[in-house]
Amino acid sequence: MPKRKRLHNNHAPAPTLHDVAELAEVSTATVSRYLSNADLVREERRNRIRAAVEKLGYIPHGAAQALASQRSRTIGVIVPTLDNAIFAKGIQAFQEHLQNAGYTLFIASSDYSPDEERTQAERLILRGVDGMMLIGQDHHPRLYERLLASNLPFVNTWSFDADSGHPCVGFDNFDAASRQIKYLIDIGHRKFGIISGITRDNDRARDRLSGILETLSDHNIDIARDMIHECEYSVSASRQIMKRLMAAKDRPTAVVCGNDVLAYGAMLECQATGINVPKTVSVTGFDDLPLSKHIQPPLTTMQVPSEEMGRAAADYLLARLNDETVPEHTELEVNLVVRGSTAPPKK
Amino acid sequence: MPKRKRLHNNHAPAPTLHDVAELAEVSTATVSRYLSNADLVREERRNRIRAAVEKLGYIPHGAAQALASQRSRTIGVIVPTLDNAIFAKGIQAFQEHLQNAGYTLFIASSDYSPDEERTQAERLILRGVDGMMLIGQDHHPRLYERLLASNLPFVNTWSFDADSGHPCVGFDNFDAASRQIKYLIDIGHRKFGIISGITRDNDRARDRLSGILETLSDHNIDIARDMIHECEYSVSASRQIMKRLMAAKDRPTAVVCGNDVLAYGAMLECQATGINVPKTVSVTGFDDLPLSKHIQPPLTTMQVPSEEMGRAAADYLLARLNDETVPEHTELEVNLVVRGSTAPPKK
DNA sequence: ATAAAAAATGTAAGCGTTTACATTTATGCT
DNA sequence: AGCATAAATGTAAACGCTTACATTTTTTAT
Repeated sequence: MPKRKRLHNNHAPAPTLHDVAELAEVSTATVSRYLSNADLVREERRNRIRAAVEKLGYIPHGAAQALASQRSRTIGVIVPTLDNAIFAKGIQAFQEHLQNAGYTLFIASSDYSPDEERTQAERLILRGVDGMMLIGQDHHPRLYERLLASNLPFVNTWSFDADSGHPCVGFDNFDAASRQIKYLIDIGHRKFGIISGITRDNDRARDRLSGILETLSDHNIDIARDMIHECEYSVSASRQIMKRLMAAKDRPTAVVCGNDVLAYGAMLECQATGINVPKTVSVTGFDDLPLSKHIQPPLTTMQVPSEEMGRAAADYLLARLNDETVPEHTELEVNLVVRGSTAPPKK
Repeated sequence: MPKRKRLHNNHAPAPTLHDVAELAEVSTATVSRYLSNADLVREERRNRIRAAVEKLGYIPHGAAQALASQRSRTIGVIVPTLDNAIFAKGIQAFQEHLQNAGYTLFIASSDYSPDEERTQAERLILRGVDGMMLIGQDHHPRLYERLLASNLPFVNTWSFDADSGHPCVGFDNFDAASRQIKYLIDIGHRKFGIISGITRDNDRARDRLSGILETLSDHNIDIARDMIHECEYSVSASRQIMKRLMAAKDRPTAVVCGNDVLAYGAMLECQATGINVPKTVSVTGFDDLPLSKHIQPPLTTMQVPSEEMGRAAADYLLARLNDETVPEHTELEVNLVVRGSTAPPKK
């Protein structure tokens, strides 16, 4: 009676490399080599091994491979939240790209908290990820320390900063926001409202906001404190703020939003209260979600190449893992897409 | 000179259990026990071990744990796509819940193809996942076989079918769609258009469509073949179909859409071409995305508890992994939310 | 045909844990 | 105090692979 049989369940133990080797009458080393690079073994044995693998339905044991080879063929990503179309799309692209290269993706979420992000990162490291993708540049200093100490390839995304000292794939949020507000100034606006994302622990939101404010100040345009609001990522929250903005005695003629969802809120609030966009107030977004060109009026926004970003981030990590040299910083283009939600202010 | 030092990089090798044991002057077994259940070791040693772990910055090696213990504390999920707000939200909840229980999530996407899904599932099994979440019930037969053969806990979601023989957490798509169309019939509609999701390999879309058609037929309401369209998940595609629908000689008075995004397309097409919703045509969706109550007019739709579903799926798997008994089928409620996009047809 | 070089294969030592089982130490009872 | 029992610890064998190194086989060149 074979002693390895498990008595408490009727499922045959999964076949191992050893089983395959035995059936094919070769050593485990040969099977292993066949599996990692078939050219390494002579045709005759190749066939025997293939047949044995087939017959037994052999699947390698990932943990054993990882332990023996000291690499897991696994990548981790920590997103603030998946519940955001733009991240979801980027992650989707990232994932597909890695998948094609034989890597599997671990995903964790931080709910926008650097502490939580760090905790999650530790977990991913424990899982033995070979590389890691992070959103933004604001991370816990201890996280950076660990990443560097363990020499783990990682890449920041959704922002670009060649001077940060960390690899990144993204775009310049400051500059993008600056271009956007400049456009509004150029078509004549002087009174602005701002619905920004929450800037705390979020360099993207912060850069966008300061891009706006500095550009305004460069043009000697004042903006009242109560025209600047930070807002959680939701249509409802944005609507409320928009309501306040438009109720002020000195209404803005243009409202700049930190992303498209906030802009939807602003526009829908106007629509609900009969304020004409863009005649009474212009609205801009950021991201260019698929819906933005269809909504009425179509939204003027910054087009963010989230899929390309996911792909580029994957490329960076894969290159690092293959010891290829690869630029540490990749800047992606964002484009201002002018649509119907903006117009010169009426006189 | 210590022989283990790696010369080609200046990063100290990660400390192992053995290192901790040595420093704390106990055996590796004791450290291991301390790590898995601190109560197993006497206080005095507990402190020594804690200090050693701290000092070395020890992190267990996940692959080694997985290999030795034959469980990875890892769960896999295969989504058709992440680029869909409703899945993203459910996965987010699923992930958070697992995270709290010490599990990490592997994610893969199938792009709505059962073959690809199966391939991805094999990869996840190779990675040694302890359990798996799947969307829908339409899966490759070989996938089911493998799941059953390897006795791997898994759960289907987003649909409910107590007779399928497979564990599931979801709702009855047929019934939900049926209720929805019934409501439209009740308020007087007789001429319908349908913009369904792609039904191939998608039991959710298929069940919704047949729920509609059967209910129509139960009420002796005819629907022309060219009033029924399948449509990819996008606003653009849906707009095109809506345009065709409304250009027909015998226009529908109500258009039922397979999900909210398709409904947005239908409504926005009307808005763009000056057709009044709901006066000229009523529109319904399915999912109740956050935007749906804000869009003008607010969308009548089925509210789907995607977060609850993610949580329930996690609960199911966790229970199975802890050998607790747990119902194999969980039905969740969906609610028809009547808003402004539907009204009785005008005479 | 033969030697040298190259290719293919095998042997066996890890990889870093967990966990039966054996052994030692502490605790409770009388 | 002395014994039985329980608790804590240690020993060492897996877990299923990869890979350096040794050995064998094949190919190439002469």
